Amino acid sequence: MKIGELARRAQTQVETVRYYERAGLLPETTRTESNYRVYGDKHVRRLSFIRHCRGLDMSLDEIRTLLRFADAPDENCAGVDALLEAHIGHVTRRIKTLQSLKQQLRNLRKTCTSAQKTRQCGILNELAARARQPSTASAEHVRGTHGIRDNPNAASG
Amino acid sequence: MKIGELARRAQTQVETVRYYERAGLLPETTRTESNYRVYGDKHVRRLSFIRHCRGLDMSLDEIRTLLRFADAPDENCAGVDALLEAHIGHVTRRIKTLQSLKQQLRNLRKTCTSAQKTRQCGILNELAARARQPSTASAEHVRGTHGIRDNPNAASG
DNA sequence: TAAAGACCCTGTAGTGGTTACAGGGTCAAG
DNA sequence: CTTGACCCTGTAACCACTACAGGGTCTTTA
Repeated sequence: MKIGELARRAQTQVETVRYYERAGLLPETTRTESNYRVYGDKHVRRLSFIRHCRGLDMSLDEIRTLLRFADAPDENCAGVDALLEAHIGHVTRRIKTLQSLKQQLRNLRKTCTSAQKTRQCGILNELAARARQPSTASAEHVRGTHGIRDNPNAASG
Repeated sequence: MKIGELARRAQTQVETVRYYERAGLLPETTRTESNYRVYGDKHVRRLSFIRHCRGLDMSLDEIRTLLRFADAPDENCAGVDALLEAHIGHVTRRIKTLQSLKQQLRNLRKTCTSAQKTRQCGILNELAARARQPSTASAEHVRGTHGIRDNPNAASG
């Protein structure tokens, strides 16, 4: 099959497939005479595996490691377990941070009574006041909250 | 004061300050004869405000909006409240996704009994098997988990 | 007076994980 | 023989920075 079908079967964008090849997650394939990439079922499985792991918020680096284990079936799998444990740790810490953050935002919102001049807006005043104090949140390396665009393939199938 | 002092006072990197100027969050300042940026206390306040909002995981776009409200003290502040509500929504959704994700990872980890050949590794098998089914997680636009580097200024002060 | 070192400037490229687009080539159907 | 669907490479954009190259300025010390 060609790249388009692979992409469709694994709910991915064609450009993403090529990106994964460049990034060393998918192997460089054989090509047709006209230089088209040729894939088989094992590529569908591998790409689906990658997408599933991405859905679990693993980094490409983590996935690369998992794939190395999967590619060496006679290796010890303790590393797989360790990787997963570490990743669960990432997620747990992230959840904790976001929860405290949400509480801060809620408190902040309470200070806004209703439509009034921004001069008296409790939210802005609070934000400004807290900014003067030693850092409350921050420092904890945190990122995200804001989405990436939906995969245009994901829903429509 | 010059950019270095501003950065120190607001727990920021010098390059970040210049970046915020380019991004329109900090105004272009007056310069000394030798072309050095000159700042005052109001810049410290503004920059600290920005950093505090970033600590609450707001995007620069959201912060820009907040600053516009703060810069127009006679405007109605309902927009501030709406922005905050929306942002709390982002955070809430993100937490939910991460929690379901964590549960999936935990279940996955249970399937790994102990050190054995990866050929029999329950984790890898599970991941591969699930990848064949219609997407479980994914699709929900989610991002993050993996950290950004700590602010080198943040702790040491 | 000169040199060291701390600071400042601009401009550009890198990070991660894609997405998008320009500018071309290939192939099957009408 | 043209249309349109598909493929190719290469490069730039997104976000919020960070880092570095290659220079200029200012202060302190020998």
